[in-house]
Amino acid sequence: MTECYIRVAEDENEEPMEIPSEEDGTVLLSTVAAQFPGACGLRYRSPVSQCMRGVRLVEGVLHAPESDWSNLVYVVNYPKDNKRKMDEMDAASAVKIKRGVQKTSDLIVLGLPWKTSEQDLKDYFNTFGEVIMVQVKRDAKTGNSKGFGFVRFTDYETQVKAMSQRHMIDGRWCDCKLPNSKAGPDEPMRSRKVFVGRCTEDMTADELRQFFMQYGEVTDVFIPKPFRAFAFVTFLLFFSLYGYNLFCVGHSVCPHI
DNA sequence: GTTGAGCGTT
Repeated sequence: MTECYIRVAEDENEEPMEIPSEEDGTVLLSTVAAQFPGACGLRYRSPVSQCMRGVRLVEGVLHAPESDWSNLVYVVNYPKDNKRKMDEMDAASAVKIKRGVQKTSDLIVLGLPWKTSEQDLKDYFNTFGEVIMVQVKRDAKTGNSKGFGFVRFTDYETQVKAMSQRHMIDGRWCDCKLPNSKAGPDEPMRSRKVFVGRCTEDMTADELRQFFMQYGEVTDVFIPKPFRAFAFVTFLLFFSLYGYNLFCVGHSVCPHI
């Protein structure tokens, strides 16, 4: 099997998004989660039985149901806990990962050509999704571009998409990143690193990674040596929390600023 | 009139 794209959607009736497989034909859960934050698996409707079937998931790797993914539309699974009412505020339900309520934030666009205008930026990013705002930062006196700007999208999924790739704008490669200077005005407590308390000595970095990847792409797991009963898990994107949380295996989690 | 890692006049 070779590299291909599989069609993935939030719901059977929603427009699918194409997601790349690996060279061996498998699909990484982290690739799915990059477009559908909080995803923990995939399912599909069997053309034979007409029942929903789960896609085999082994250690973060999704395996094609048959010899290949064929042309089916795969539907994203989310942890069952996400569907619980938030007023329970227990365990995993306290973690804000539900898709669609994620607020967008301004993204800094680095590496713009000097000639690129706000209209150029808007025209370019509108091909990803609805754009709320674009700015090109300029020298106050001369009006010359400083070579960077900002963009804000309506939908968080568009923002994630924009951040996940490089951009060819007017002949130069540009990057969209979360600005480190100013956070959004009404953002909740956010961090890319969470403190994981009450760890047991037998917990491995890989186990932590496997667990937390349902909330987003994990970029680092730190376990102090010698054993100190805590760990840090760092995400690629900001990880929004309502506050101090417990997750389902009973270990405490809180943001690390 | 130049430049090419960075971080936002209102």
